[in-house]
Amino acid sequence: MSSIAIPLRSLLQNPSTIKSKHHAKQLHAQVLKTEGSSSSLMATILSIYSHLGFLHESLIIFNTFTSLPTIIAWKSIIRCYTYHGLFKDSLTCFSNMRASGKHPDHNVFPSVLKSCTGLMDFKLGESVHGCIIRLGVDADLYTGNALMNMYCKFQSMDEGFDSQRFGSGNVDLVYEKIPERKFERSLDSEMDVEKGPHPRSLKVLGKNENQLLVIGGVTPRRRKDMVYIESVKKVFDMMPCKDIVSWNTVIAGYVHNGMCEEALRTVREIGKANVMPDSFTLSSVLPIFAEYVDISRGKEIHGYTLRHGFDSDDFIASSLIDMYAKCTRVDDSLRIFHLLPQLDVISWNSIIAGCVQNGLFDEGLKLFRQMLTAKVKPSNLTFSSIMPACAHLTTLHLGKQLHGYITQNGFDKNVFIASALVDMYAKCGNIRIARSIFDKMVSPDMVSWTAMIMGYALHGHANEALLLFHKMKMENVRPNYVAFVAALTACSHGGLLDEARMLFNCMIEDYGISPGLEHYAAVADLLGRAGKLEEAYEFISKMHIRPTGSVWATLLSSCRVHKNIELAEKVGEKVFQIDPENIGAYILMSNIYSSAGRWKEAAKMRVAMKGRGMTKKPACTWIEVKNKIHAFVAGDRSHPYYDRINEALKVMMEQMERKGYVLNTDDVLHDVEVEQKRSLLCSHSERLAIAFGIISTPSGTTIRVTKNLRISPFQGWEVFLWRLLVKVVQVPAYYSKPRNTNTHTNKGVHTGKESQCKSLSPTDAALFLLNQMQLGAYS
DNA sequence: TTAGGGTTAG
Repeated sequence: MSSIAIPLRSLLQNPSTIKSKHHAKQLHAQVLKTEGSSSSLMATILSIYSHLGFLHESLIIFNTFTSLPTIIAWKSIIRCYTYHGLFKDSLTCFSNMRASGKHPDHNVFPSVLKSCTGLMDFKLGESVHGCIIRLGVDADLYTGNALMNMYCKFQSMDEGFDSQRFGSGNVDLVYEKIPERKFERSLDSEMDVEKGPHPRSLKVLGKNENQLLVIGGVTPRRRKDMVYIESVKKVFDMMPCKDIVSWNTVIAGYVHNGMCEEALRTVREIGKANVMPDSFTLSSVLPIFAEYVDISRGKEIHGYTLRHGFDSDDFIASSLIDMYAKCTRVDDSLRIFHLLPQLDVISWNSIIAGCVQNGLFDEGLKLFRQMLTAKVKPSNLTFSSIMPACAHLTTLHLGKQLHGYITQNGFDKNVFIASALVDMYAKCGNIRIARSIFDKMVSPDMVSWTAMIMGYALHGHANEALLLFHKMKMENVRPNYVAFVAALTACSHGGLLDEARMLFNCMIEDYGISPGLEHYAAVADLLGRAGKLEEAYEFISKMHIRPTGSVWATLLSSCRVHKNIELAEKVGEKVFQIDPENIGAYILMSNIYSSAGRWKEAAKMRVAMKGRGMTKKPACTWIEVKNKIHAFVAGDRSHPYYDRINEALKVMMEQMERKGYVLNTDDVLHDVEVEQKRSLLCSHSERLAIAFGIISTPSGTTIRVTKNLRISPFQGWEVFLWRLLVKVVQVPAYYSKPRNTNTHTNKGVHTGKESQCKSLSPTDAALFLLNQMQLGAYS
C-alpha cells in the first residue's frame, strides 16, 4: 500500500511506475473518486492498462468515452489490440482514428505495421509506408525498424511460395501500387471491405505463377517481380540513426533469404558503426554456419557467446545445438542442451531433430519421452523430427501411436508431418496406409511424392513407383536428386533396366542434375543383374565421380549370381584397393569361391577377414508381437519360447514337404553335408522370427518381420505361409543397427489401465501412450 | 520494433 503515499499527480505523470493490474485498478479507482473522469485523465489510465496489456480494462474505458477519444486513447487501444494479436481490430481503429481527423504520430506506426505484418497484408503495409513518408515520420527509429521487419516477413512469405504448390483461392486481384494521392481513400475503403458483407480474410494459400491465391476475400497480389528484401535494404540505408535492432532486423532478413554473404558483410559493419552485437545478432548468424557446415566459424561464435555471458540464452543455445548437429557434432549439441537452465519446446525440438538427423534414433526417442515427462507440449515440428526415428527403427507400433496423437491434435494437415507419416508407414511395411495418407494430402510436395515413390520401390512395386513418378511430373512438381534416387531404386528392385537408363539420362539432360553415387549404383546394379557384367564394369569405370567400394561391391554380387569368377576377382581387387575394410566384399568373394567348390580360396578370404579383425555382422530378424520387439539371429536359442518355435518349425516343414516343397540347399554356402545345411536353413533368423509370429498371433494376422540386412525374397516358404492364411510382410531396415538379441526378455511392461487415457490432457495422454511403448527395449 | 527448430536418400 506504499503507492497511496505517493501523490496521485506524480503517479499519473510517471505511469511506467505502475507494474501490476491491482496497482492500476487502485489508481483508476482513486482517480475516479478524487479527480473525476475527464477524457484526458481517462486516456492516461487507458494508456496504463494498455501498456500492461489489459485489453478488457482498456476497452471498458475506451468504449465509455462520450467525446471523441484523444490521440493518446487511440494509440493505446491500437497498441493493445496489436499486442493481443487482434490485428484487424487494430487496423480498424487506426482507420477510425484517421476518419475522426486525428493525425497519427510516430509512435502509433510500429503497432500498425506489426498488424499489417501479422495479416501479411502486402498492399496495406505498403500504403501505410506511403502514409509514413507523407507525414514525415520515416526518420523515426522504431517506425523504421518496424518497416524493415514487415518487409522481411513479406519476403519470407514470398520465398515460401516457390517451393510449394497450392490450390486456388476464390478471389484474387491484380495488385498495382496505389499512387500516394489515392492513399487515404484506399486505406479507408480497405476498412469498408473489412466491415462489409465480405469480411476480409487474409488466409493466403499460395502462389501460382504470378498470382497470389487467397481464401475468403479481396486480397492483393504482390506486384510482379517485387523483391521485398530490396525495400528492407532501402529503408535501412535511409534510416538516419540505427540501433542494434535495426542491424539485427536487416541481418535476419538476409539470412532468411539465403543471402548469407550479405548477412556476414553486414555483421562486419556493425563493429564500424560502434554498436555491440547482442544475442539476437548471434542467433541470426549461427544458422549461416550451420548451412555452410562451417564448424570453425561456428565455434568462434560459440566462444563469443561464452565470453559475453550469453550462454544461458535459449535462442542462442538452440541455434548452437542446431549448428553443431548440422556439422555432425551432435555430442556438442547434447552437451549444450544438458547445460541449459530452462528448456522450451524449441530447445527440445532442436536436440531431437539433431539426434535423429545424425542417426541417433534411440536417443531422439528417449529425449522425446523426456520432453513429454517435462510437460512440454510437442509442436508439429517435434513430430516431423521424431517420425523418421520410427521409420528407421521400423517400429510400427510406436509410429502408430504417434500417428494417433498427431491426428487427435490436428497436426496431420501439415505437409512435413504427412510426408514423414507416409515414409514411416512405408518403411514399417504398411504401404497401404502410407498410400491412403498420401492420397488424403491436399497438396503433396516433392518430398511427399518422393517418400511415396521410395515406399513403393522398397516394397518392390516398381511399376506403381514409376507411375507415381510420372504423375508427379504431370502435376508440375519438379523432381530433385532424391526423387531420382527413389525412381531409380524402383527400377533397380524391379529389374527395369531400360526405364532406369531413360531416367538416368533424363535426369542429366532435362533436369540438369549431376548423378551421384546412388544413381550410378542403381544403374550399375541393374546392368549387373541383367547379366551385362562387362557393360556394368565399363559404366562404373567411366563415372565422373570416384566410385566407392560399395558401388564395385554391387557388381561383385552380380558376378556371384552370374558365376563370373574372372571378373569377380578383377572387381574384388578394386574394392580391396578403395575400401580395404569392406566386409561385404570379403564375404562375397568367399561365397563366390565356395559355390565354385574352391573351398581353399574361400577359406583364405575368411582368414584374411579375421586377420584384419573384421567379423561378419550377423543377420538379425525382428518381429513385433503385442508391442514388444523380439529379435532373432541364426541359431539363437535364448528365446524363452525357443523349444516351441523349433517344434512349430518342424511341423510346418513336414507339412510343407508333404505338399511338395523342396528345401533349396544350394544357397547355403558352407562346406557342410546336406543334412547340416538343412538344419542351418531351419535355424535361419527369418524363419525363427516367422515361426514365432505364427505361434503367437491368431490365424490370418499379418506377420511383419524386419531384417537388418538386405532381404532375399521368400520362395517355397512364402507360398506355404500364404496357404496358412498368414500374410508375411518383409521390411528391410536400412541404416538401423541390429537389435540386441536380449530384447525379448520381459522389460518394463506397462500395466496401466487404458481407460485412464480419456480423462487426460493431450500431453498426458501422449505420455501415457509412450509409457507403454517400452522404449527400454531399444536402449 | 529484432532472433532459434522440421519431412524424402539402394
